Amino acid sequence: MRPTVHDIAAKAGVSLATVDRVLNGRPGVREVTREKVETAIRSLGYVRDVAAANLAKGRVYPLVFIVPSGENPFMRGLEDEIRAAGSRSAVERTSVAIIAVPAFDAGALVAAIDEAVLREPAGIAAVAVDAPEVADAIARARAAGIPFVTLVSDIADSRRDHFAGIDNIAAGRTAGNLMGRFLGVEKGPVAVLAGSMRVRDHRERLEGFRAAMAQDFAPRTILDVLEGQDDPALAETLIARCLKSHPDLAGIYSLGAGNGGMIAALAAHRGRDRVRVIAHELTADARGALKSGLIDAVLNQDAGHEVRSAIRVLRARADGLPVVAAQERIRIDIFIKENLPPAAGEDEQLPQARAAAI
Amino acid sequence: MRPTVHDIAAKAGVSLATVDRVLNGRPGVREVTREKVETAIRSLGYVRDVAAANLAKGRVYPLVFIVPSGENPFMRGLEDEIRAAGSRSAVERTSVAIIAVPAFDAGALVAAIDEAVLREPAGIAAVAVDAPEVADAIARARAAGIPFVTLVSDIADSRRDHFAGIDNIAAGRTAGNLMGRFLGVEKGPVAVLAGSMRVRDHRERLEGFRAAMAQDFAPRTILDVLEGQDDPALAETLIARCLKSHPDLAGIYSLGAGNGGMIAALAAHRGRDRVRVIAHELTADARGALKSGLIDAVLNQDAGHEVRSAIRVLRARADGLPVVAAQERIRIDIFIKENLPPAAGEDEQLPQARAAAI
DNA sequence: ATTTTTTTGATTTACGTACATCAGAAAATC
DNA sequence: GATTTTCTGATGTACGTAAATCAAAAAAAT
Repeated sequence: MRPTVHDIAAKAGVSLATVDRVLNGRPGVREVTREKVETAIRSLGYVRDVAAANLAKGRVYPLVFIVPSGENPFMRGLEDEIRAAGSRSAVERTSVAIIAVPAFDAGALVAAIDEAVLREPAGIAAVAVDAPEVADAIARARAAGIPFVTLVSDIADSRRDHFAGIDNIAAGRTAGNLMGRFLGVEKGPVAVLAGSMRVRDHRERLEGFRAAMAQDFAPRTILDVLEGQDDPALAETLIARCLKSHPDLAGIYSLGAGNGGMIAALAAHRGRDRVRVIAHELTADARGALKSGLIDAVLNQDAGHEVRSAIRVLRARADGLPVVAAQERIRIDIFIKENLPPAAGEDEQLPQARAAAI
Repeated sequence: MRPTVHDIAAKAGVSLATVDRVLNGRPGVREVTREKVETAIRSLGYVRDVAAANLAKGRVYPLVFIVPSGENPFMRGLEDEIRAAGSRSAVERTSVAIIAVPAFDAGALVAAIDEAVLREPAGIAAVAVDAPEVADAIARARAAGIPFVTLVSDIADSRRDHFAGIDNIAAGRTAGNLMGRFLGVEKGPVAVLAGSMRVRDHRERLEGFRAAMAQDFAPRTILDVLEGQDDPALAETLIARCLKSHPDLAGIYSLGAGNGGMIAALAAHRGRDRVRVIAHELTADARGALKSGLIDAVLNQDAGHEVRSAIRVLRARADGLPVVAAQERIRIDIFIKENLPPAAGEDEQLPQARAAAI
């Protein structure tokens, strides 16, 4: 059996109360006694039973997640993951609330952050919009003693504790490297479809893409960025027009959301198999297009990992524990049609499983 | 606050003992009463506090992991992950023991399984060798009521409860697809370096590789398989010889362990940048070769995920809970130089972090 | 109506830790 | 040596659940 506080007390020849004082850093213990206890802790290899400790503390960590509303499938998936983490939070004594705000709306985000602060949560996570007033709102939260983590999208010059998301420059480089390899000796320009260049992730992905293409491959024209505002209809129009005006188009890098529109345009286009397409986020649309060959590769950030990482970091900050940044780094997944993981619907729990799990 | 068993008792107008009987499926509750209680559970949205329940039960899950010994870096990494999961097991009340057996040795594996069964653990996980006598040993374990999971390498016609590893046919297909794309219009044969064709994973990877190459790309010669026995020295010799005898070699697919030797041979070879190389498992060797450009892509199975999945499945089986197979599927990671995750050494915990974590 | 069986209630102990209180011992100060 | 201060021990309650015991009530069988 694992050693308990009682074992430490016996080993060190002190009382339970003294062990408690040492373990929890309470005052009133002589230095020699403290050392005796710490020696016993080490020699027994004692590890605090976190479950029992949390049970005794009765502590809960109320967290607030702020995510953009709208139809962006990635964001909806993210929200699902937050909810799932919340329902799993039984063990971890974490309760999560979700606030939805209009996408790309700095003012609304600021209002949401200020509202969240009033609830005095143990931490806030938000999909950031890169604007100075948002940085100010984050600073206010931090000033109120509330840990803050940015999720998916980071913000410059802010006081956030951590960013739970991928390295978007590296993601762009990955796309550029794959695109270069996929195109090989084939000539022709490459188009880039983004949501908005005012969003930091999109700018960074483009930057990485350009750099990797230029560094490792023969010179190639990269057309002016098409800004689709993450709007499927607009994206469809833009891509259709681009395909028409550039008959020799060799590749498309779609680095934002709203792939549905692009896919529709590609499907309508003849001779499509000459265009190599790399997109972001493994949504249902992207999955289907991968399978049918309309898209060649999809780069993905695992929303579930990001949410769980954000929660871990916020809890650690709330407890004053250090965060091992490298451990919390989110991977850039590459998917092609051959290594597609099962779709979300395929791993739904069966009713009896849920009942049994109570 | 979350509802507790007391709240259920009050709401349903029954005693705590009756609630306990319903929750834990004990006999001696009339149907009408049971329904009253279940209604209360649902209407309150009660969820059992797993931490408290496990604390009360004082239950521990002793698990045994059987892994091949030797210098195979992937297996050593796997063992590290098992150990890590064991040290984290505080919360989860799981204790793991590790038994090492010589690689590819069915007899030794059988002996290890039989020994493990004698310990009467709550579950056994093993890296399988595909032999009938091993299947028999697994059947004996199952007959003794011990859940069994195969890890990394599966076995045909066995009674194992679950396989915690990747779909190796899909992995081979992924490699084939990438190889086909990377080669493009370039001519020349492709070599395949395996450990041993008597190992199931290696056979399956080769099968998938051949199928994907044949299906989606122009016909190409795939040379006879080189069997390196997962031995770096032998692999180096084989690859060196192959590079010499096939000056027009276009690609190499290394689907087993022992990449160190292959990498050495590649490094020694001139004009190497004409050979596209895809390998398996992101070991330190492979990481370095990716960075320097000797290897183009690495397919990886995350050992940590596999270990944690095995533990989850074994615990579920021990508790008689169902397993959601799709949820436990292990992803096939693709890494190129641009999306390399940080190396293991880079996320070591600092001393003060460990102290604070007590 | 009586006995038997089944169902339910009331109560207690335990798990490992946190935290509070109060008394007593040891050390430091005067 | 007396007093103050600092340290330590002893003890109890709490967290939410599991599991056991024994008594009591209700239902079923005779």
